[in-house]
Amino acid sequence: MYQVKELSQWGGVSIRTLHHYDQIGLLKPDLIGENGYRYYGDQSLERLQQILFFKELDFPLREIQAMLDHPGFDRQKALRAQYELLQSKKNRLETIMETVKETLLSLETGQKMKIKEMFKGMDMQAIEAHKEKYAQEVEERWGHTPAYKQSQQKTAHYTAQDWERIQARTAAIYSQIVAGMGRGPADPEVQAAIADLRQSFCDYYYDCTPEIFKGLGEMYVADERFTAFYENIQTGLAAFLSQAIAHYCEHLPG
Amino acid sequence: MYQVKELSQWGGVSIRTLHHYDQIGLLKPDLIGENGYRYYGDQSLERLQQILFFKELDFPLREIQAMLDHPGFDRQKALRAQYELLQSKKNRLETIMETVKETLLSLETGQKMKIKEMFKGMDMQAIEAHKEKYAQEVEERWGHTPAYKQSQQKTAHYTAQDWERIQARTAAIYSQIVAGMGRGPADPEVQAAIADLRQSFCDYYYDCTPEIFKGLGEMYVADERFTAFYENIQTGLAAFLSQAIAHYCEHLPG
DNA sequence: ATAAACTATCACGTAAGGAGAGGGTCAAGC
DNA sequence: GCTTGACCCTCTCCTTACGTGATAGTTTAT
Repeated sequence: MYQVKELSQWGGVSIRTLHHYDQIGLLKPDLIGENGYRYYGDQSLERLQQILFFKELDFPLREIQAMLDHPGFDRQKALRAQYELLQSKKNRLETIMETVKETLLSLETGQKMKIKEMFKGMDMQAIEAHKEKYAQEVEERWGHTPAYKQSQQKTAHYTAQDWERIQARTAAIYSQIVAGMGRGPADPEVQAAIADLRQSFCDYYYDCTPEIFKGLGEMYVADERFTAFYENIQTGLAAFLSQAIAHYCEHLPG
Repeated sequence: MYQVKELSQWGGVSIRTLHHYDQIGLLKPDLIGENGYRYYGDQSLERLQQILFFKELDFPLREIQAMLDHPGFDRQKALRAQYELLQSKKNRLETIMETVKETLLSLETGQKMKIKEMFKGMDMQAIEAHKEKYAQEVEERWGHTPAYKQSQQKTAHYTAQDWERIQARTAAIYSQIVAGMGRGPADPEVQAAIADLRQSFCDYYYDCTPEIFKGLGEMYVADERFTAFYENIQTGLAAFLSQAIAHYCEHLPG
């Protein structure tokens, strides 16, 4: 277990930065002593490394958090993408260096430069596009749906405390569902919890229409990353959830 | 003359950014139409280029402004320094890329990395030191005087509006002095303006004692960079200022 | 036991713009 | 001469990723 100072020195960041990352939930200590001290383990080191790599590439912290917490985040894949992005950043730097050199030359020879040459390499669009590509790859097909956008808009203003409340509420619902797994997906209490779940989606993220909700339920078994996420909570939960949601959607009033 | 959109496209910055640069006095348009439109000339292009180069190296805008406005700023020298700094930034990127690669390798072989290796290249200290070196070089011999330090302390908290006020006041004083150039350095109105000038130095930068003020006046003709700066406002201004300040200092009460 | 070197939590401040409202201006085509 | 689309302006509030104290508890070293 390492303390803040060690981490901050290794990572070349300030202690305040680690406090900040803790506050927004980007990098929580593995353990908090009864004196309030933050203690980090080896996993946190890896996570910090990932954070710093992404930060080097100018990803906003919120996106970094979303990517690292995405069920099915793949560290190897991420590292490979990071390498590529660093490469293009390097290329951009080299272009700028050429521009500087050419400018020097034009000063010495007294030759006027073309305007476009003066700013070659300065626009970030190429890299930004590249970045977006990776970020979208992580989010795959959800990135362009209107529901996703709404979710982004809503969650943009959530504070750290909001997130804690949301996580607490969601966890409570899942534990309700897990508790009812023995009684089958049509069990009234299970169905009530499913209704709660949908309501919480509506409250916190986006209009979770019956159609969307149905699609979500199907995805829980069709998409291995979601499956992994829920199986991790409880074996069999992914399939159970999927069935319970299907049942819920079929028996909606109206 | 170019409009904001052209400039913004060439430089790969937003229009809002140009507005901002105008507001803080970093890049003022060469001409403002009576419709309020901003028009930039070729000199502004060069200045924008310099700004972007420095920004690429993470210099804060305030420092960029200070360097570009420093009497005796040398574009060639700046470009050479920028090239070097870009080089070290590139080296740092390459180190990070190696770290990414090694991390990948350690994942594949299952070998654990040493902590320091995990973060190799992430700290910016080396480059920051390099940057500081150049910034100090620009300020040359003023950098270590107590007056300079006081000035740094005072100006550190100035806002954009403060700077606008200061520039406006200073410009007004200089135009007073220029207007009085025909009447000689001892003219009462000129002397009043000189007193104002010294007062404004005291207010905004540092205790401008009579001795310092005298030295400053001499520098205006002795140091070519200052001379160039004032000659640029009005031919003959440097010498006139110098004489007027000398006269002022000799006739101080007490 | 006392100093030095850690740690913590507020609370406020900052830089460099982004976003958007609300509203003028200019050139082209009809 | 009028509209329309592409410009431009100012103004105000918002955001990100922390920096900067202030104040105070804790651990370790002498």
